Amino acid sequence: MRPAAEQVTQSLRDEIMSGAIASGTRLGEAELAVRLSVSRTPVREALSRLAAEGLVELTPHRGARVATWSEEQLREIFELRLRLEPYAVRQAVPRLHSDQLDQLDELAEAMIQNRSLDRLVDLNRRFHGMFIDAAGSLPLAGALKAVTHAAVVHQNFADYTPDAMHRSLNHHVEMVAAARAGDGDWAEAVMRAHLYNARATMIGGPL
Amino acid sequence: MRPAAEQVTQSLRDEIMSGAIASGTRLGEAELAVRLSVSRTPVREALSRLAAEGLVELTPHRGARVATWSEEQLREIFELRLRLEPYAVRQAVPRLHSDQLDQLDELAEAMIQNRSLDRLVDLNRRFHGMFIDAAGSLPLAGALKAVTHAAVVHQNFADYTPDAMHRSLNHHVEMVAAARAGDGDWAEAVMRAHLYNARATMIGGPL
DNA sequence: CTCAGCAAGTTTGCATACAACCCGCCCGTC
DNA sequence: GACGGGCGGGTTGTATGCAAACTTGCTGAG
Repeated sequence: MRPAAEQVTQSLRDEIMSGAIASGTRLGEAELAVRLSVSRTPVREALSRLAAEGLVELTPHRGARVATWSEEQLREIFELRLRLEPYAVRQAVPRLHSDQLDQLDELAEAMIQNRSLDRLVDLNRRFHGMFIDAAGSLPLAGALKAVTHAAVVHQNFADYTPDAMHRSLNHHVEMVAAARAGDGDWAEAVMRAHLYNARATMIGGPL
Repeated sequence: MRPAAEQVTQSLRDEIMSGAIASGTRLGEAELAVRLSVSRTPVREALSRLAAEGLVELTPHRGARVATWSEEQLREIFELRLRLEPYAVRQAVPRLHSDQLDQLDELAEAMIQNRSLDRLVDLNRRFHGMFIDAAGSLPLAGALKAVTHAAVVHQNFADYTPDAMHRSLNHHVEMVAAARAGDGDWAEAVMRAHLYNARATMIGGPL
């Protein structure tokens, strides 16, 4: 059996990212310990790690809450993503093997076929994660992970207009095509457009 | 008295950043607990947080070591800094008040006067930190903190040639001048040059 | 009626005890 | 003599108990 702390971390991460636990919800240690059938110690450990990832906010003697982001912070996060994620895609392109490209195509296709919004969030996270991992830079991956978490949690595909959703799904397909062509510039440009499109529906333009 | 875990975190962070504990050193929980006169619990908490900051590496059942960075990772870290820190400086310029500018001048001047290398590391960290904080973006500050930590730990001013050191110190002064002039473009450019200069002495060029 | 002060209850923070796991060494076997 | 298995020491991972801090609701004075 795997370490308890890690399992707790994963469980909470999934629940937060999938939206099962809403932003701002209070996370009592004892309550979580009972619910997950472990003691408070690994729960504390897990909360500490998630706080490091930026998924929960931890204030001394006042416990943990699921992180919340102001509109201003979301804007700043997109600014960061725009500086890092297109670069990551560019680095990833020459490193992607054909089987990975196939996987990416499958993910992009699955997102188009898919109808469940919950599943869409997960597929989307895996799609972006594959590019980030393929970039092959641990520091870059670490910096982006914290930053994209926020976007994932806050991402409400229900807010997407049909047009915006259509664009987003096509961006995924186009990005894989660019990668398959070995054209880093192209892929990078598509990722930029992808992020601007997402930002437009989430916070409505640059201001 | 302040919370024990926080004090332990701060102590270890200082010791690692100042180089008092070398890169790769094993950090036994029991040993640290005795040395800092606390139990293992807050020590574990501290190690967990420092791992999140990227200062220590934590492997399951095998304990903690002070983080080490390969030359490849250092290269990637500089790539990240080059994308984020000049941008941070640009954002900071219009937000810096005159008393903060005075402080920055004092730091830059102190670095010139200073002869102790240990003190230089601390002054340099505070100088860069002020710009990052002034940028006013928590997500940006978080991303940069993890990334600059590595550079600070690995920074060996003893490796600087007199010329490189002279350039570095002058960059600081010039950056404050640019900020005082309210010229974000100028300040950003100086920071770029500052980072390239540092990279050249630390890993020797882009490759 | 409002607000300051306080007291009970709940929650976090720390210490200690126990269990699980990893590493190194020894011994036995091939 | 070399290699594989296992046994012991030591370290990390988890559970539990207790002390300190915060929150909340009440009470009484203004």
